[in-house]
Amino acid sequence: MKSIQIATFNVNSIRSRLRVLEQWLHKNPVDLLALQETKVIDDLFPVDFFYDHGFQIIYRGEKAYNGVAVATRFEPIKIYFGFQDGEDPLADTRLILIQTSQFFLLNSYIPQGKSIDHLDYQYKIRFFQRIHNWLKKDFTSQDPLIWVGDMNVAPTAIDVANPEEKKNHVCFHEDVRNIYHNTVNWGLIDLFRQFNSQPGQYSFWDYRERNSFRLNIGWRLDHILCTPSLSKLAVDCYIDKEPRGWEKPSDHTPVVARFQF
DNA sequence: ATGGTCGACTCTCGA
Repeated sequence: MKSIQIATFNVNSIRSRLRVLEQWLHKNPVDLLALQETKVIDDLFPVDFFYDHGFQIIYRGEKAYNGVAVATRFEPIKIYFGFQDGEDPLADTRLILIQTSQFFLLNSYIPQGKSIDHLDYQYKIRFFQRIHNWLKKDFTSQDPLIWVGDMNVAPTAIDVANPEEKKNHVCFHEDVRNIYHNTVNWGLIDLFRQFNSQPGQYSFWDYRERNSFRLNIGWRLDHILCTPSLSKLAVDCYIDKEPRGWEKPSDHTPVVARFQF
């Protein structure tokens, strides 16, 4: 038996979050860390930070927006960026799939969508549809697949503060929740919900909401999903709120899963 | 209340 820890963290700029990451990794020596919103072009990505912490680092970014990375102690056999259908090159800075000897890991930064009447919201809906199609085409629910990231969806009413006020929000609207659930129901389990049933467990608090963290006015948008063969090996999944108390925190906080392989 | 988001970037957008 080998204990494995993986985590997902929307850092909201990798370069602005190195001190937080340094502290967090010191206390949480995870085996794989999936990052979103790195907000930096590849030439300026702080690769040495990850080498110094014993990781291989896989990353794809752009100027100012988006950007994803996977820091891993597992040897990746294959690495893919974006959708494999070649129809949406913009997704290269939102999706990384890695294959290791023990599992596949998909790291995603799902488009936020701006507003339900904005074209970006239609793009978000199509983005989930494309992931769903990809899962159906290239995987079965018997495969060892982990899908993590900032999904920009609060799956149910217990995953957002004041849900009755959020019905027209792009992260809680019924259409996006339906397509999210359809995609997940392809064969994935929400690992956080396998271990926690309480409402009000959030991974994101809007900077613009006054005292949102202190008052716990937040959203659970960051998820770790996996197929049943892996969920059976999971021993815990939790949201680590500690970094929100540190200097210069991200608006998101890490979600961690532990497995016994 | 002498004020109340943050990050990247060129001044405004995205979240």
